[in-house]
Amino acid sequence: MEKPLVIVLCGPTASGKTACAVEVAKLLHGEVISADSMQIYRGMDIGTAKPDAAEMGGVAHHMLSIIDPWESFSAAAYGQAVKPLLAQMHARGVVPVLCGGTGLYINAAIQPMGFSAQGDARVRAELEEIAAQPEGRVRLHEMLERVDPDSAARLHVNDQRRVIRALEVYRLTGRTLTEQIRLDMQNESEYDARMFALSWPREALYERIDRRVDQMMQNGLKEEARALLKLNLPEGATAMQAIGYKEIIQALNGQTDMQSAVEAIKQGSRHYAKRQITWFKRDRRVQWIEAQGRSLTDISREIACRALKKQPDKPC
RNA sequence: GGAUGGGUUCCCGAGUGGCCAAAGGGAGCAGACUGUAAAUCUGCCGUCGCAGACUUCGGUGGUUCGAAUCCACCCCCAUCCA
Repeated sequence: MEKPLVIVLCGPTASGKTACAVEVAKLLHGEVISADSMQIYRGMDIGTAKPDAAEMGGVAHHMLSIIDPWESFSAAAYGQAVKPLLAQMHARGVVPVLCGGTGLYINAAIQPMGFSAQGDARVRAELEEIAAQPEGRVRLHEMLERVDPDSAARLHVNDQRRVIRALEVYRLTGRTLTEQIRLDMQNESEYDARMFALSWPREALYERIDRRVDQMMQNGLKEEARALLKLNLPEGATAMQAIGYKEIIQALNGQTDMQSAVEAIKQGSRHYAKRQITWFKRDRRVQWIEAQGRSLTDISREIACRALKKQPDKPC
């Protein structure tokens, strides 16, 4: 039986995914599903470059503004939310266009990922306490080595977050993270995912980022950040990690000036883009589409065309 | 014109005779990533293929076995006095 088609538009920030997704959706009778860990939050529109009604161009969008900034979310929760959505769209004969830059969320949606146990605050706190002690990280890593040597070998001692998570998984489920990953990899994806990313010369991308940040400031990012600040979110809230907001909030708190904050946003976004490129480069499924000097319609046509090809390697 | 403080590898910045290709940070590049992922973490970062060799610390000359570090002169910058 033929697997249902899912078009995935990924790649770094500011590469033009959002607009392109709309065009592709228009061409293929599709609807857009955002795959962005920050656009899911309500009230964070400007800073996350969330498309507004005009930009959506009449195409239905999903997974935008679905939770409040004080709520926590996760890749697993995302996957759970998107899978039924995909099924429902396929039933309606609509092509899903998954669009976003959060690589892990995309995988959570289109491939089988068990994700093991949900994080347990108590276990986590206990392990974090060990980590805080002198030589604590080394001790944690040694602990992991005893229960899950493969994960220990894979993870750097300083990658505290992952070391703790790996220990947590074992403690909560009695199964190692390594085992979990192996199980997941045995399962085949239930979709025919066609993945695309827009590629720019690095310098051009960085310029686009800078320009977009300036635009965000003009559009009122400061006010939006101020509103977020008023919510008084807890220290580690995911929403507070969003580039754009955390820097402005620092300035609002007087820890820095607004101009430095804007510079920091640009800088942070460039770094983020770099990490995204690394992530998607590694994913061999992704077809990179040269974007510089080409029109949106041209690019969108190519993507639509490639997505429908039986053999994706063949040029259109 | 005088006084003082400075000029260090892309940037900031430490270094005051050997342990210095030169701390630290930033930028840049590369990479990792299975329930916090716009997060978290790693590596490289003067040149040459490593050992090692070679060029570098405003300029020129000098002192010394040996200088980014000491001396002389010169150039530039900052502040103050005139």
